Formats: sequence, structure tokens, C-alpha cells
Amino acid sequence: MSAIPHDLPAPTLGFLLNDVARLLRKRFEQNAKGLGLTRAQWQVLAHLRRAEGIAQGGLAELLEVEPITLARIVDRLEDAALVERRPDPKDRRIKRLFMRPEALSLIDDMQVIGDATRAEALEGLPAADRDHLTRILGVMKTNLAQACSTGCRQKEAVHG
Amino acid sequence: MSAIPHDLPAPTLGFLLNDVARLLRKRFEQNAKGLGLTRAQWQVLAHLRRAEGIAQGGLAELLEVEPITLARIVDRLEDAALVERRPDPKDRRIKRLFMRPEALSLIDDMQVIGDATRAEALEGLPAADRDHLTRILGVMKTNLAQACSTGCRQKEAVHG
DNA sequence: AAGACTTCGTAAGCATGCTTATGTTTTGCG
DNA sequence: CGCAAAACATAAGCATGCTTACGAAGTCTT
Repeated sequence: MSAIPHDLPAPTLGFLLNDVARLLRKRFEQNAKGLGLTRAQWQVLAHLRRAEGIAQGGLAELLEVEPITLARIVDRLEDAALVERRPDPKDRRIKRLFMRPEALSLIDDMQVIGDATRAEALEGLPAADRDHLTRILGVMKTNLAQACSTGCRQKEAVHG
Repeated sequence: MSAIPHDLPAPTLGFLLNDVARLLRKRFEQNAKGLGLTRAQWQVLAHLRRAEGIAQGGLAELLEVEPITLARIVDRLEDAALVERRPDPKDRRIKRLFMRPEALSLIDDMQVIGDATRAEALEGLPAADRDHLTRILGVMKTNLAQACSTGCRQKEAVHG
């Protein structure tokens, strides 16, 4: 151990948030290693259960990732025979996503692991803090989603 | 618009946290695009300013990433002539990291952008909420760092 | 001193996220 | 109808994170 104290650069909340997210992801994937599914793949399946038949673009928007990001996750899920892409009969540009029955039990397993991992992370925090955290993060997500889209493209530029 | 309500799967705090971190990162990189530095590279430089001459392994531990992850970031920083690897005179396994003078002003620029991005994300949240958030995340980080290391390797293997 | 074990940095290979560019299809305007 | 514009999915290429595996260099044991 050196004598240098290096007091850390006051982890600016941005870094802190990123660290927590990364560690949570890491821990989850440690716990879920046996299942052969990553966290992102699970997230796709979980949403799919609620919205089977959704088009890739729509799901990407729901997940707030870029369409190409989702496309690659779906590639792997299709390779694993957990998901099917089916053409839309009306619009041949669109591919709709459907779950294979094998995916269902897997989703439940992931859920259990997710709950356990979350419990590890939140240990020692009372329910009030958890609620508070959820609420604050919700606000931040809204702020950021808006900032990203308006600052990025001025898509519709409706301003209202 | 379809008539399907799909009420979202109650973004389990894990997902929410991940989303916020991802969007914050995305937004930061949008804002910082002109500087030619990514967030991770900035983080390395920022720590380096406090702890010049640190060995790669030590810095990786400080950042709580794997050594290989840091090695690749340093590769790019060295390519950009912002950082130097220098051999340790005593231990030839070790490479110590030093900043080039060009990095200093860059760090300051990044700091400004970081502050601005954080402000965007936290808009509408009172200072009390921000403090609360920081505190809660700190607890979670501690929990997770511990869970990751004990659950991952049983390093010290307390009882076999 | 020699062999084993550990530590440091790195290589290889994968998954996820991004941006930018492409091809295909649908739509919309003349 | 026919061509331009928009929308959907994908390809290509990069950065970051991981795991696993390795070579080189210290350290420890015998």
C-alpha cells in the first residue's frame, strides 16, 4: 500500500450511476451464467411476452435502443430457437417477433435470478429508499430520453 | 397506434438503472463528440490526474473494471498521445501510467460537458433528491462490489 | 538453486451499445 | 402510373465490458 491517499474524484453521480449499473449487470450475469441467456436477451424476451407480434422497430423504441442493437440480440435469440421472426402479411418491410414455447420457462428462471440479484444490490436499504430511487431514476430517464432525441436529431421539431 | 395497452413490465429497477446509465452515457457522448474522447477515456484521465504513475492493475482496481478492459482504453489513449506507459525500474512486469501535457485541457473540457450532461439528467430534481440518490447508489455499489468478488471467485474461500 | 505459484499485462473472442451507410419495400405526389 | 421520399431491417465498423488463456517476470518453497 502506498501512502498516497488519493481521495477519489468525487464520483460525479454520472460515474457512480454507471458503476452501479455495470456491477449490477455483471452480478446478474454471474448469477445467470448457467442459463445461457444474457441480460439484454432476457429483457427482450420479457417485453416480448407482453407484446408478442410486435415489429422490431416498435420493440426497439420500447426498449429505447437503436433498431440495429435489437436486431443483433434477436439474431442470437433466433439462433437459440427462442424467438421467431415472421413476415408481416401487409407490409413486407416488417418482421414481427414471436416467442417459441421454450422461452417461457427460461423467462421465469431469469425472473427469479433477477429478483435475487436485485435483493443483493439493495441489501440494507429500506423500502422507502427503494421507492425513492425508482422515482428519481424515472425522472432522470424521462429527462435523458428527451434530451437525447431533441439534441440528437430534432426529428419532428414539433416543439410542443 | 394499436389498441394493445402493453403496460410495461414494471421496469424492475435493474432495467431502470441500466436504462438511465445507458442514456446518460449516450447523452454525454453526444455532447462530447467534438472532443474525440469517450466517457471511459475521460474517466481514466480524470483518475490519472490524481494518481499519476499508478500501475495499470492498480488503476483498474480503482475503476473497478478488469485489467484487460483498462488496457484497451489505455491503448487508445496512448495512440492519441495523451498518456504514456513507462516501465517500472524495480519490477519489469509493471507499466506505470503518466499523462502527457496535452491531456490537461482536455480533462477540463470534459468536466464542463460532464457537469452540463448531469444537469440535464437531474433537471427538476431538488438537491435533497440528488443527495439521496448518491447515498443510495453508494450503498448499492458497495453491496455489488462485495457480491461480485465473493460470489465470483471465493478468492479467500473463508470456509473452503 | 530449481521448481511452483502468483502477479502483471495482454491476446482472443464474445455480447452490447453506438453511428453511418445500404438495400428493400411502401407511400405519396405529380 | 412512376419516381422521390420515408420507413424498416440490416451491414460495417468502433468502443467498452466480460471471460478465458497465455507469456513474462517476481516470489516463495523446498
